[in-house]
This record gives sequence, C-alpha cells and structure tokens, in this order.
Amino acid sequence: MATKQSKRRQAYPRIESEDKFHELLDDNKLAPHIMRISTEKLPETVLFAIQSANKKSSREMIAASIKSAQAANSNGDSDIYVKVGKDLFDYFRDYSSDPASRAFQLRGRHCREIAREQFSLKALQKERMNSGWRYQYLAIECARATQRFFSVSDLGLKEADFNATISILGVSKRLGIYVSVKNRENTIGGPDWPKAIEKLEDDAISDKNMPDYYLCVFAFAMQRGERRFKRTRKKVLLSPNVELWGSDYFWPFFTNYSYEEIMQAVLQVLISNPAAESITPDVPARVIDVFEQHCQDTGLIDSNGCFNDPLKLVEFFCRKPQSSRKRKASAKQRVK
DNA sequence: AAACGAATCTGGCACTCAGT
DNA sequence: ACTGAGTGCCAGATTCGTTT
Repeated sequence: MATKQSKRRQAYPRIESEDKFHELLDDNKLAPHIMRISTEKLPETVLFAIQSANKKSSREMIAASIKSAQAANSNGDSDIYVKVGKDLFDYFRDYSSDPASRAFQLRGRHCREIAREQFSLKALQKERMNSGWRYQYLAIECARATQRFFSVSDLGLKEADFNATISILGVSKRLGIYVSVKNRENTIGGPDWPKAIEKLEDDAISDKNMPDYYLCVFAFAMQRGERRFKRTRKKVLLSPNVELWGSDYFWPFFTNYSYEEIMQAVLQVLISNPAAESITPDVPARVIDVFEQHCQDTGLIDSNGCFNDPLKLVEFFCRKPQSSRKRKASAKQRVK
C-alpha cells in the first residue's frame, strides 16, 4: 500500500483564504445556476424519485407480487406467501444474534406476534436503504433542470452514485464532480473511510469521459453542514481532491433549492400521496401462517402457538452456522 | 471542566453473483 | 433454482480533541 503513489492534486479553482474553507472548491469560479425546477413541477419530480426508489426496493416487489397473486387467484395458496413466509422464518433463525438470550426472551411468546416483530425489523432496514435511493434520484433530476451542468450522469454506474460536469469560468475547462450520496456521515464506518475515498477517486481517474479535472464528493443528504475535507484524528488529510458536503451545501449546489425547501417538498408530496410512502404492506396473514407452520414443523411451539421450550430454541439457533458469524470469520482471515 | 463536534468502533442487514 | 460468500450500506454508541 505504501508504494501506491498518492493522487495528484487537481488544479480546479480552490478557495485561497486561510480559514476553514482553505483549498475547498471555489464555486464562485464555476458556472452558476441558470434556473431551477419550478415549484409547480417539483412535486412531480419528487414523486418520480420516490417511485423510482420504491421500484428498487425488494419490499415493493414483494408487495406487488402479493397484490397480483391476490388478484390472480383467490385460493390463497400462491407461492409468494410461501416464499415470503419462509424468508421471514430464515431471517428469524439467522439474525437472532445470541441464541441463549433470544431463547430466553422468547419463552411463552406467541410465534405470530414474533413474526410481526421480525417483519417490522426487516422493513425498518429497508426504509433506510429506500430513503438513500430516493434522494439520489431527486438530486439528479433537479440538477439536470438547473442547466448549470454540462452533463449529469445516470444513477449508479460505478463507485460514484452519479457524476456531473460543470464549466469553470474564464478558462474553457471543465470539472467533473463524482458524487457518492449517503444518508449521513456515519454511514461509512471510521476504518472504512480511507478505502472508500480511495475507491471513489480511482473511479474518477479511470472514467474515460473525465474532463480536465475531477473532484470527488461524499454528499450527506440528511445531515446538516457545509463543507470540509476528511482528516484523521491526527489531522492527516486523506485526499485533497475529496470533499464532504453536508446537506446545507449539497442541495443548493445541485438543485438550487435549500435543504429545508427540498424536505418540505417531499413532505408535501407524501401528504398528498400517502400511498407512495406506505409501500410496506401490513403483514399478510398468509405469511404469518407460513411462519407458524415452519415453527410447528421445527417443533418450536406448543399447541397454543407459543414458544415453550428454550432448550429446543437454542438448538434451533445453533444447528445451522449463523451466516453473519461466518462472514466475520472470513473477513478476519482476509485481513491477514 | 463541561459542552460540543468529529472520529472511531461495533455489528445488523441487503443485494449481487458465482458455484452447484 | 438454490445457496453461500463477498461486498458494501447503514445507524447507534463511544471516544477523542478542541473550544468556551
């Protein structure tokens, strides 16, 4: 690693003042906004972003499958319930972190109640993933509408979520901005930062269409703040070409709307289209039936449907190696 | 020394893809 | 079609360093 040459400092316009903005991109020397999506058209774009993100979420696929299955045949024996119910059961087995504690907590609980809890847990994680995607779509669509940028790429080509090129005033050169959108800064774990920064920069360098200069940006869609560089605790700069943009800078730069204006717009859309948000359906009873059936087949519950035998539960949790543990074990080996 | 913001640690989880 | 490994996304808790 030490032999790897460090990336060349890009010569795009930088702020020269000796304050906390020193060396950050000088946006006064970039093409300005020309316009922005009208307030009338913004809701439409927001809705598009929400729907695009939903389409990407597997839960939407599940919801859609369930709906179509209901429409297609009413005997209720469709495969989709069996699959979702089995998935839920597998999740219950594989992600109950501590077999002993979990078995202890489950004593006397009804399995149908547990099924609902597990379903909510799964849904929560997907919610998080979903809002990340939502704001990526939204930023791209709005950026295109501003006419500020020479080009704005589609979503998710490589490391960068998207990139945009912008003209530098007075020198007939262009800057390519490679953006990785995160919900918040802690989305990337501390030890992962150097690697993430390096990969994003490698991605920019290897882009055949990269213009005169590149700038890499980690943008936080829902975390207030302006701009800065990433440094270690010892103040070591990780890269001079990678900036961290808080939502107060990110949204105006790409959309010509403030962070709060964007969020207010999203809220308005959700209020007038409640269906867009509630894409997690209530747990279908059939799914819970399948879950219960699996519990029964595995001998985990009594005749009332309650978990009555902690010993058996521990055996159940231990029988199959937990995938998360295997992952961690192999991860450790890789480091060595 | 308390308060604050940044850096770091920890570990759950989704998704893709290769091998079967 | 299934399964498991690999990879990366994500949030909560904790620690560190600076400021007031």
